[in-house]
Parts: sequence; structure tokens; C-alpha cells
Amino acid sequence: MRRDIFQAIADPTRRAILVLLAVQAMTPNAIAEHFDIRRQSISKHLRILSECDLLAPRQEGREIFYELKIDKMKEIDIWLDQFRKIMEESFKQLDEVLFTIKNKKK
Amino acid sequence: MRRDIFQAIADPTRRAILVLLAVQAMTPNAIAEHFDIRRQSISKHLRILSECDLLAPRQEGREIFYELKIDKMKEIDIWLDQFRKIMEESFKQLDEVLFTIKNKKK
DNA sequence: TATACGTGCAACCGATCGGCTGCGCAAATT
DNA sequence: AATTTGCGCAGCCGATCGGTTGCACGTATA
Repeated sequence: MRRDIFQAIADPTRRAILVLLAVQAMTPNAIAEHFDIRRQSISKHLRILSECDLLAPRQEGREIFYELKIDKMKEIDIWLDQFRKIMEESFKQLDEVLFTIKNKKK
Repeated sequence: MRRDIFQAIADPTRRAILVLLAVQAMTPNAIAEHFDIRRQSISKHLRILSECDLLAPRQEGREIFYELKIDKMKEIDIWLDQFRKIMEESFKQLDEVLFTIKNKKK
């Protein structure tokens, strides 16, 4: 059970579910109507997404509405930040190099 | 062979490789030194990352330096944009609701 | 109360994953 | 010319994935 957010969004069906639920909370049956997959398989996906805190279930009678926990998406953004920072750093170094070359020309 | 970028970054080792290569291009042997994994397994990861255009090999004699293609990372960002937009839209609708309530109070 | 509905869980199964070893090949070194 | 080095590829294997079916259980409806 790896169950981290990156493994969660690796599956195309799960990504599609996230997009669906971004618009509005839905029940497993309602979600399943959008795919060529049995409801039970959708349930499996919902479990995985819930386990890594991307979704939260809200019971209403015998129905369960799953809603997106958008905040969790930030984790992906945070990971991407590493690269933004590293690249920024690279540009700074490039600037220094260019600056040095510029000075040497004098 | 799914070989899309989300499946590529699902594996923790591959994510670590990407971070390593963000700092500087490296050879498979050099990368392997950072993990408890045989070089051949690293090569497999490099192949997957290259196939979905996250890395590019640069041959130098008998050595091959793999370098990060940072631009490809934007694809993840683009996917995240969907949610940013949907949430933004939600807030607008919330604003409208609040505005309506406000007006009704008059 | 009996029946239908909405759901989650368990067990199964073929495909894929992510390690491994054992090559072969080209470049560098001796 | 022989050896070492750096690498990718092929094949193996146990674990996991993502689908399936067949339940069991609580909630609504007749």
C-alpha cells in the first residue's frame, strides 16, 4: 500500500474522478455513469483517493456524497516548487556567469 | 505501456531522480550511487522518464549524461490549472450567492 | 414486514511494475 | 591486442494494480 498522492493521480480514471468532483460532490453510482466501469471499481478508486485525503465522504441517508478536498492538491504544487526554485537558482548562476563575462570584457 | 507523465512521477525513485537531475545532469552510474538499487534498474527508470520526455540523454564518449527537461513539468501545472479555475469559478458563484443574500436583506 | 436500492468488502484474475541477473557492445585504458 | 569500464537490453520473478463477480448490510419504499 503506497497510497501517496502521486500514486493516486497516476491512474487516468482517478484523475477524471477528481475533475468530476471538482465541479460538484457526487455519489459512487452517479460517478460510475460517467465511465465504462462497474460501480464497485469506482468504489475502489474512491477508497484510494479518500485514503490519501483527496476526497471526503458525506453520508446522506443511504447515499454517500464524495467531495474533493482541494487543499490536498497543493502538495503537488509544493513538489513542483522544488523545480521552480532550482531553476530560479540556475538562472541566478547564469546571470552571475554572464555578469562575470561582461566584466571581463572591460 | 501507459507512459504518461503522471505514471512516470508516481514512483518515488523516479521523483528523486528528477530532483537530482534538476541540480545537474548525471550519468546512470552516478545516479545509482544515490540509491540502494542496481544500475540496470536505474536505467529502466531513466528509459521511462526519457520516453515521456522528462529527460534527454547527452552522449559523451562512453558516458551518457541525462538532463532534466524542465519544460515538461509544466504539463502537471497545466493539469492543476483545471482545479484552480474550477475553484475560482466556485468562489465567483459563492460571491453571487452572497451578493443575492445581501440584496434580499434590503 | 417484505422488497428494492445504495454502498463497501472480499476473493479472484490477467497485466503491469519494479526489482534482479546475465548478457553484448562500444569506448577507454593497459 | 587484451582488459576494463559504462551502458542498454532481455528475461525472470514476486508484488501490486485495476478490473471483475458475488456477497452482506443499512436505509428507503411498497
